[in-house]
Amino acid sequence: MSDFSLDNRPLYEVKANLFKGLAHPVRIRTLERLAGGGDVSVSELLADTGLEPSHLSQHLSVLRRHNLVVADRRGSQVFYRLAYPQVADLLSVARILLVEVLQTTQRHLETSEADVSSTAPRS
Amino acid sequence: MSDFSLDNRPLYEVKANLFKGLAHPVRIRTLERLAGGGDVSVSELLADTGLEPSHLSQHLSVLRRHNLVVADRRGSQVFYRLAYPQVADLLSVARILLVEVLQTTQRHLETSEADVSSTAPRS
DNA sequence: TCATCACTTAACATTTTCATCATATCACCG
DNA sequence: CGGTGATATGATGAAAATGTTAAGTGATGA
Repeated sequence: MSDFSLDNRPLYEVKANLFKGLAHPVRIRTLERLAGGGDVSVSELLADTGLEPSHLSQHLSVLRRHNLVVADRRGSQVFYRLAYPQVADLLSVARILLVEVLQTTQRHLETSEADVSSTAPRS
Repeated sequence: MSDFSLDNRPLYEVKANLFKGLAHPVRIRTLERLAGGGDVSVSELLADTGLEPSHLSQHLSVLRRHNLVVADRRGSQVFYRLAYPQVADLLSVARILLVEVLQTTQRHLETSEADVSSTAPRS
């Protein structure tokens, strides 16, 4: 409860905390599913991912604590959605960066391989 | 070395990994300083933050491993800069989201306070 | 060459996450 | 009510990240 005051703290701490909330594959998967739009029930998320209910539930709890998603119960099911559309923006900007990184890394790999095959690199 | 292949892994894992690289106040501070543009020497970063050299250096190492920054040595000093301008984009989109979250949380707090003062919420 | 400044890496104890399993809650149906 | 499906919470051990201190490398300049 002390790590989520969001206020009275330097912005860089709050921001680091936000990224901490995003720093897990299950949570990214979940957010990306929710970024598709509309509400998604826990059942659907479970079916999609094949995770153990309690495992997913704990990650959903993390996402809630970070104010990234909101949930509402309808009957016996619970539906989740993004708390803010900006969450989807963040994910897509991350993807753009990642594509760039991957492409560059790819190029570097190719270059290294070339250097390996011909030990004396020409030009 | 196994956690940074960047390739041959589902995108959501790579993405989660990216966020992990951002998930620390010192690293956010550093990136934000570098996002200002230009190269910044470790000395300057140390002066700005007042951190222990080894502490900062370890975080710089994390940022390098995540391909978020690049360093080059000039004489006895080492200069860092963002590896991609998109890193700055990511930070600024995060800020936008955060402002939204903070504003909303603020509103909720005010509402709660009002509810406290009058125990029976009207409407 | 060796002393020093600038920075990095290594080693290790501490703290924080994570995964797993057991238990609890909540809503509905019989 | 009691049972069952859907989800959440709690507890525990393992794994990973963090902070600290010490030792290492690389360039510079006496």
